[in-house]
Amino acid sequence: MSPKSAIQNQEIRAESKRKILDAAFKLIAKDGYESTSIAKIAKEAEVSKGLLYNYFNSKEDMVKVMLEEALDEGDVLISGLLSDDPKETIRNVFQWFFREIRERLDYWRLITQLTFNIEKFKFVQELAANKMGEYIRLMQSLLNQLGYENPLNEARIIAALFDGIGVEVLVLKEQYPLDEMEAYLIEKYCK
Amino acid sequence: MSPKSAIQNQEIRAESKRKILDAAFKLIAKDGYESTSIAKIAKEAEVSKGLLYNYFNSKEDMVKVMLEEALDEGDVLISGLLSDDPKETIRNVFQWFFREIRERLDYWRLITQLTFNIEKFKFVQELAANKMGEYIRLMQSLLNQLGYENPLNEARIIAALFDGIGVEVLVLKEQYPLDEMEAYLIEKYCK
Amino acid sequence: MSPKSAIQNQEIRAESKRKILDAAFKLIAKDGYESTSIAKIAKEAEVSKGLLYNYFNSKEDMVKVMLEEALDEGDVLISGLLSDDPKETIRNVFQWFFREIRERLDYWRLITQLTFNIEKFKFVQELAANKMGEYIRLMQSLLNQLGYENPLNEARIIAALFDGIGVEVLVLKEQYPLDEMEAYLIEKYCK
Amino acid sequence: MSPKSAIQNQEIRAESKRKILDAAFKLIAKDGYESTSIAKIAKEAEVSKGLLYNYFNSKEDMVKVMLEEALDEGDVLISGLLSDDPKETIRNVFQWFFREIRERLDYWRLITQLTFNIEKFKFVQELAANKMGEYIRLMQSLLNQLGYENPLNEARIIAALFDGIGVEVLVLKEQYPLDEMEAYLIEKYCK
DNA sequence: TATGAATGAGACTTCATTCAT
DNA sequence: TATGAATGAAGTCTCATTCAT
Repeated sequence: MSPKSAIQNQEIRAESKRKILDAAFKLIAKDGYESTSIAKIAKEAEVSKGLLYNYFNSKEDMVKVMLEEALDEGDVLISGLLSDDPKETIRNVFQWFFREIRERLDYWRLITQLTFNIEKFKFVQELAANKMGEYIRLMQSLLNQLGYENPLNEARIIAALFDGIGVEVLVLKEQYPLDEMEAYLIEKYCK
Repeated sequence: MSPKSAIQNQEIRAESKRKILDAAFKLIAKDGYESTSIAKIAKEAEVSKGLLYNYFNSKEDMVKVMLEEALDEGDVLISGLLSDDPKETIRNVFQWFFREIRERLDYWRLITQLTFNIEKFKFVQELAANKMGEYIRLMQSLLNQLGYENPLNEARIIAALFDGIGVEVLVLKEQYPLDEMEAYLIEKYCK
Repeated sequence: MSPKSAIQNQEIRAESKRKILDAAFKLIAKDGYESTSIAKIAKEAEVSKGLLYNYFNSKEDMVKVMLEEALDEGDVLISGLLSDDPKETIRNVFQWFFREIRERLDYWRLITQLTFNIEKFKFVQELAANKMGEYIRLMQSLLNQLGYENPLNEARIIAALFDGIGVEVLVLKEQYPLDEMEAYLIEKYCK
Repeated sequence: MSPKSAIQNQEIRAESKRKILDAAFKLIAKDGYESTSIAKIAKEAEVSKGLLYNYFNSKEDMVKVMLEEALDEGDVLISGLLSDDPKETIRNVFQWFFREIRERLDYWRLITQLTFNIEKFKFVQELAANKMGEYIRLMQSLLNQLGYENPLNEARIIAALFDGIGVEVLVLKEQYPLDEMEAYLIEKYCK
């Protein structure tokens, strides 16, 4: 009779887009960009291959959108971690980090993979580098307040620790003693 | 022409194989596994595509051999780093690590890429995990001798630091303050 | 809302059909049959893709209808060019031809393209051949009245001239000396 | 045992290339560029689709090579048509043209199609326009020697005649009275 | 041992067509 | 009557692999 309403269409589109982006995220986080074909994504999303091109101009475009969404979502506001007590703030940062690793390892893996491998997605590197700089400056200031002798290098160590623990969890998975390390690091830096 | 002797043939085989594996390493470390075609490897190695299949059953097989070799070669004997003085040994380990990062970043990148992305090469993860365990046990023993309260966790921290610095150097490249961090860590752990 | 009357519906249908056919003509004359997608035509016509299939069974069918219309419209009645004076009639024919070339080059290009390239639209060739035969017979009769020795072949020459000038204008566009040729030919045949 | 000799390979390559280009010529001349898929060309040439890309970078590239070859081959040297007697030269030109039309109508159709339709191959238009200019200048000079009042426009008429007869032969095929027109035109211009 | 022409599966992408609303 | 989300066949192109020599 009458065509679908604009709202109906909007909802349909939003849902399809979501299914596609979720499928892309899942598969690319697991297998990497090159190993994940459009066909696999469509199958995982339970739509036709053609439909992907209704929503994205290309595979690359689709992944960029997916990445941007993931980055936005993963972007915790530093302000939310701040406290009057520097030790408290450091504890918050550690706790935030370990929560991330536990709950969003897929996201972590995705970023790591795309950052390392694909020339096309090098913009992620830049964003990641900026974010890291921000955290390093925060930690430096906190460690300074706590009287560390070389707060900059100590902050760099903590940043490297985060990256390194991330990598090791990806390799060792459940075998990595996340709880123990969390407790140990908080004790070490916030005692 | 006279038939080549068995020894000559063996030498020829060894050299061709070497050229192929070197080319594969170079290109895959730079561009990644999926982006490196057999044709490119053959060209870089200055042999024909067909010859690759004379030495390896498949691209996957070739890369596995290349990886195994690379892992063997990268396998520094722990014994070579040992000293009577635990502080000296720790310094040796740190120096070895930073030398690795400086001189063989390609190797590092290669391992990281293949390990994270390609289901086919996940066996590297296991090898890497074993190796890491070995180093952690060594560090644990050394830190124990130096009177650290929790030498296991402290050793884990150093292992994560190594991984993390590796990742950050891959992202930041020359911008990463390698020299400064090396000096700082040696001072911190071996003073 | 009240149901539309039959007449209203008819008007609506006619208008939609017109918009679609006009858009198809415009785009296909400019870009060719294969390069003009249904989506583009729908967009140009400001209707939905689905609506096209309400009026036509297929892209091919739509183009056939469009072509038939275009041919009908381009079908100048010979009777309108006739005069008592054969020279006057020839002048009318020449002037009609050059007017066509100037004002409806798009139409010309469309026919040429579809006729030459697309197996599906070869039926136009037959129509064109019939039309050409008609004109040749007319010219033959006129040239006969003017005392030409071989009026049939001379008429054939004029027909070929028309086709040839059409081709050259398509290739050379504004560079072709249309005005000069028109004057020259009229002078030559109607002096 | 030993690999194929360089000469063998060269011959094999030349033959495959030839088969591909011939198939492309044949099909594109018949059906047009867009309607002729790589798959059809490969089938006609009796090779695999992949092989085409061993010899050409893209479909467009392949067609350009094919066109350039065809244009080279079709490029009759004007010098070969010249004679001391202008009438004799004109006769040679006419005879050359009708021989072309009789023997290489496919070539003619191909050029016409690509010239009209495909933005990608517009370079053919330019070449064709240049060639035509050359012939027009030649005819102009000859007609001038024969005392024609307006030799330039008369030469333009002959050029258009050639194009027009070409088009009509494409449409009417065997029905077109080629022999009669050839005799008539030679009689008309060279009597 | 060594070559490279040839293959064919599968990648990304386009687009005519269908159908629920 | 009208919409546009969805489909799937077909298009161009890439590349690991085979095989005659």
